[in-house]
Amino acid sequence: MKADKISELTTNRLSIYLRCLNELASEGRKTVSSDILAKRFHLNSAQIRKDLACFGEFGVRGVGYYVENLRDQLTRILGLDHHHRVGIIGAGRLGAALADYYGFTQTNFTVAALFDADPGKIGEQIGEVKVYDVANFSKIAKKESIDVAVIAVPAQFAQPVLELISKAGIKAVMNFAPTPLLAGEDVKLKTIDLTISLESLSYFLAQPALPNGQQK
Amino acid sequence: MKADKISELTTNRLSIYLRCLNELASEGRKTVSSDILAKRFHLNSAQIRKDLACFGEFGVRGVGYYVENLRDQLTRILGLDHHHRVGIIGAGRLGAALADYYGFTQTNFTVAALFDADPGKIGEQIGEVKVYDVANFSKIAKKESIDVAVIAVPAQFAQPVLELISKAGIKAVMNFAPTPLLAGEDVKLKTIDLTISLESLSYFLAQPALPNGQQK
DNA sequence: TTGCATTTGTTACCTTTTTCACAAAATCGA
DNA sequence: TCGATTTTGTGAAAAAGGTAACAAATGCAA
Repeated sequence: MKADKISELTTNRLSIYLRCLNELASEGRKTVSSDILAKRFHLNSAQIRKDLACFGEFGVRGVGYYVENLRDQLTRILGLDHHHRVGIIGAGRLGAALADYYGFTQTNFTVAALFDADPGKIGEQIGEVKVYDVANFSKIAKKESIDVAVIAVPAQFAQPVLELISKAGIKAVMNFAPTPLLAGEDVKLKTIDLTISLESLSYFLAQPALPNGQQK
Repeated sequence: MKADKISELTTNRLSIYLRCLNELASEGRKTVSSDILAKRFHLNSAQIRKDLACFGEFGVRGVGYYVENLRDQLTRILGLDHHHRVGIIGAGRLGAALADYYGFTQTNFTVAALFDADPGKIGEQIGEVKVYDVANFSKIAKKESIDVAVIAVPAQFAQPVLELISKAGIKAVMNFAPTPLLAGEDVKLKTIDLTISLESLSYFLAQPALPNGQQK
């Protein structure tokens, strides 16, 4: 099929498939069908096949997919065969927590540096990582080969920080500030807005339960 | 219109609209049209009108929406006229960071308690909040009137923790463990999977730039 | 009061995403 | 080799989501 425009929903699912395959591989399973994968991990088998078909023909009819092979393919497709170096801007509690978040540390992501504007924090050591002056961001980012930036500053500073990141030539940014940001065409920006998620839970709680006691 | 099944995409946008309205209100603006709202905050005016129409007719033709009125309506719809009390399970760095995340503290959400299984952490005070033994979750949750739970434990413990939360009668759960969870029909579960977001950035970085230097 | 300008609420259309269904391909046992 | 079985890859259908367009309602100026 080899579609040239891959939806983000598809790539997000690739991460999930990869996780499932790692689990199966550690159990020693050699092959798996899309149907088994779907049943076991509560997915849809047609969707799995279609998502994979965007990138090639990895399966064998009548057999399924070779677990290790597919895992390697997905690892490659997701770029997880390369290491990434992360810079976190904002050395508050959230930034500090992210600095040794196992998702960063355990995988192909290494937190290389923290940045802050507060002179009280600059120079501090948080876990393995040093806090630098955000004014030197571009210089340190180059020196430390940072290719992923994380914004963990208050909302009002997020847009200028994003521009700083952009000027330093970094193309992948994760934003935790609860505000929409405008990024250049060539920069991939992912915003994780905890406020929206919380308010979505609040909305759910505000809905009256249906008569039978079930929610819609 | 008053649709009975409201999509989560719609309620997420209500949060955004509310944020915009708060900004406009603080500037002293009395009315706003969907078109102004859309242009200023990079939204689509038809979508704003359609989202709002799910809940009633809040606008006046030829005038637009009364900023304060609409803000109050959205606040009510999102259940933000009630306080929520949050319990965080997992008093590691992430749990601790969330405990005084301004998104929780500054709004209608109060972090009432932290929970952990590590005897070394139980009894500790993190910011304003005490760390309780997770074995006493149900009891403390009732005593502290907790109605929102946050899962901030390693992936392998997330499902049993969710069941604990569920048994305590809590209906709204935010999950930070990088694993899909199975929740009962009557429980609203929001998973924030940083691993998927990170890997999505990695995928983007792995794509070759297009010949003209732009990304697709 | 009338006509013009504005802006909503809603319908119709279009796009994207998901699910269904099945021909084509591969394995395996006899 | 052949027929039965499995399972992929994919086209077609369905569902969900987003955008455009416009009649109906409102305000305002003359």
